[in-house]
Amino acid sequence: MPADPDRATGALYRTVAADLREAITAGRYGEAGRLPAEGALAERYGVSRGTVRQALALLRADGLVTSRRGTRRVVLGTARVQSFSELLSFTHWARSMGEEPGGRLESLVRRPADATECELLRLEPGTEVYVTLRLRTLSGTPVMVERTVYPPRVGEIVAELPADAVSHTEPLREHGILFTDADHTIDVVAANTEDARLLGCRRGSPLLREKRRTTDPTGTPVEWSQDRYLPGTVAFSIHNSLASSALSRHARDGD
Amino acid sequence: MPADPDRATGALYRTVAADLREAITAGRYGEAGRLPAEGALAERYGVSRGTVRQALALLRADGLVTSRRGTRRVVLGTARVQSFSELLSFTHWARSMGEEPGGRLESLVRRPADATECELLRLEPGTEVYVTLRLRTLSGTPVMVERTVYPPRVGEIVAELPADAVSHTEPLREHGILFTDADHTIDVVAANTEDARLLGCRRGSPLLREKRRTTDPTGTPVEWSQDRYLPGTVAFSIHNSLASSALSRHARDGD
DNA sequence: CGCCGAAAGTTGGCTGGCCAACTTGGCCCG
DNA sequence: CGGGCCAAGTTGGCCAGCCAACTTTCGGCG
Repeated sequence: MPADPDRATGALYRTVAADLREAITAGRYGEAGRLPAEGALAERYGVSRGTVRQALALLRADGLVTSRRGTRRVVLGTARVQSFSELLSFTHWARSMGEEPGGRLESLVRRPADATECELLRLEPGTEVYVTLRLRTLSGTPVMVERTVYPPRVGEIVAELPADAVSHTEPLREHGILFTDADHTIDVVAANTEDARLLGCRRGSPLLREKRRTTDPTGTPVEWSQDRYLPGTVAFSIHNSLASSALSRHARDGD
Repeated sequence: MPADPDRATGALYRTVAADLREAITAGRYGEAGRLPAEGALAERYGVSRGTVRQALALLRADGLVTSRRGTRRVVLGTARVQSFSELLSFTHWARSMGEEPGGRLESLVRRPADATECELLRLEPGTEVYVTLRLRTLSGTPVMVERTVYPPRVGEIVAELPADAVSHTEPLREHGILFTDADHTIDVVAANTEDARLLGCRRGSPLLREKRRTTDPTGTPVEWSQDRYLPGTVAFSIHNSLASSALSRHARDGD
């Protein structure tokens, strides 16, 4: 597990970004302080100004610094930045918080995909999919119910995993299934009978629902999941800006 | 209201991005189709490859296209993209959906900021803040309760607005208060007595809560707001990717 | 002393070019 | 006919430079 996602590749601009991020988080430029000019940073790191700008674009997107023409960049916050995989994988996320993640497979069935599943996973009508139902725990206490639909190529691998496997995404990655893009939708839903039984809450009590569709680098969907969290266990947090926004709000249009 | 946020500035790369976005949304490259090579696009638009890459980076961040070294970009989805202001402003958002937004000011008080407000708005202890409570409606039906804390500079302007003003952000912009960055946190909360009365639901029934802190280009906080939505009226949707992530999930740490 | 304008400093935007890393498809050979 | 190798195509990354737009500062002038 790389300590710093920015340093994952050998790219220069990621190294610079990682260094600046570390400096900002350590408060070395102060809250609401000013960053050195791009040119100065370029000289310090021995790279071109373009490379520095690439690095700063990363920090900008994470909401660590502002950017305005005419004046130096201002430090916005000493942000908690989390990697893509921490968002995608319950296991990664839990571990990054120092909690002990757990997972119990309640059921795994193979059945023909319905219409919406075919649409979302981009499959031919009638293709068989693998559907898992898992109860996820943090340090032993149940916090989330996860219902995931996998296309055959992925499902075949999942089906081979032991029932008490904590992480599914890690073994999948080792089998060459890559997760690179995800669309998330967050809303509130009432617990059904099954949710209530697994999570130990009352039927109809509110749950925070995250719907997620994940694709690999070729754009092929690899996962379609509905996670339902007990209230008070998680919150989702987003930064967006005029410069680059990744979030949208929209009307609910019935599952 | 600009039809396309990408064309807001006269920047070339935004124009290119807007054109490509339009083409993708119109399905001109097909679902899961391939985009022309960067070089080809550069020639078509008469710009350098660097500019095309800037444009494609925008689409990449929105999850419209993938990008992988060695092969052409693949169209991921025909995404519903929303601008920063649609996320920030209930009014903009509602109008973009063709709904009629409404707002009724329930109360506006001026009082000393408490400790957390000072922290969040970066104010000296004891500074007076303006606190508004508004009921927001879509086509007449209540959907959201909005509690916003403004620092003096901003609150003074808000206090002058008529009680039935639909939008607050628009007049603020005209007074030179700019919104450029926002941090959002989304979770579930139970309706208190006031929420229940305003929204017409039962006390204790679940609401989708969005906490938001907005800053201007200098990094100065201009707004701190808690919005509570009736379930079923909104969902939040996010795209993130290995290439650039803007979302994080974290444990709830009690208001 | 205060206001205004000029100059310096800084970021946004764009160009053109170069090489490396990677994917794909086709060709050649066994 | 199949497998492996090679070349072409494509994106990632980096550089050096230029100008425009904007902010801030500072000095001169009223």
